[in-house]
Amino acid sequence: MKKEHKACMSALLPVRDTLDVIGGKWKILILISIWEGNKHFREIERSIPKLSTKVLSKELKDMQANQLITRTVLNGFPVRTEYKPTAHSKTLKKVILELQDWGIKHRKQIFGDTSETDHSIRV
Amino acid sequence: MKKEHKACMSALLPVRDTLDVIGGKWKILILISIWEGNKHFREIERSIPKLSTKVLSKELKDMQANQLITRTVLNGFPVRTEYKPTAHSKTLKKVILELQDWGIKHRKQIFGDTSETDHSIRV
DNA sequence: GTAATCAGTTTCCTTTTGGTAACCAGTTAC
DNA sequence: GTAACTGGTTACCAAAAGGAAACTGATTAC
Repeated sequence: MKKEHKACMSALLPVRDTLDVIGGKWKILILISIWEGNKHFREIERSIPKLSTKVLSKELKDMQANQLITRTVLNGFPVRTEYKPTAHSKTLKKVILELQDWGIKHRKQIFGDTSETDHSIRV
Repeated sequence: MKKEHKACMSALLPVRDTLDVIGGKWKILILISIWEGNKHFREIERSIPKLSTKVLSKELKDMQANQLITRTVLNGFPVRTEYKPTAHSKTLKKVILELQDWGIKHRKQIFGDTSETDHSIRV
């Protein structure tokens, strides 16, 4: 009797999509920074230590393409850009909380860590 | 008045942990393959097209370290190894479903895709 | 003029990740 | 003997991601 090897992999396309949108080192950090109210390029950059201009620039473009943020150029003196979170971006909060929950449980599983540090996301 | 730039980043460590565990191109596929009942190295390898021996070997080690699977060597003739999912790994199903849900919504948001393809994960 | 701020882009380099293919050890079947 | 299967490891490359620093262009303040 042959094994079946059911694929089910088509169901994983949306999972991959999501990981592409929020995966990587910086995307969630940048999103949270913007959720917190940081609007301008340099402001966001300075709010996240070790984040380089180049990477921020690229990530912001990705996030714009994914409709997580909007970009508005304000015609002013030292030209300002305004990044704002979209309603669509807010739907990610549930996902992020789920990732956070599992991460906490996982830590306990691996390290038997029972410390009750504050892990809440305040965004 | 100075901006606050609340960090909240410590809350993101568990999120990063989770993304490290399930992120990457192959981890979820391998996990699902094992959930489906594939037990042996070559069996898992063959169940996932384009997956190389080297990468599978590395990913299985990671997943073992993260206690998602167990590895048992059966002393037999063409030496067989058995990989089995742990109870801990099953707790990831909820997370994966959440990622999948958001991915589907995201696709609709971006492409206005209203097709009702079967996206259920049967694992 | 100089210096500084904004919002990035460009160039170069290093690190990480992934892929290909050969190889090893052990056993079975021919 | 050879070939084929098991479960991997090793060496070598290619591509992608990430980081540091210089630079552009516009404007304001001095």
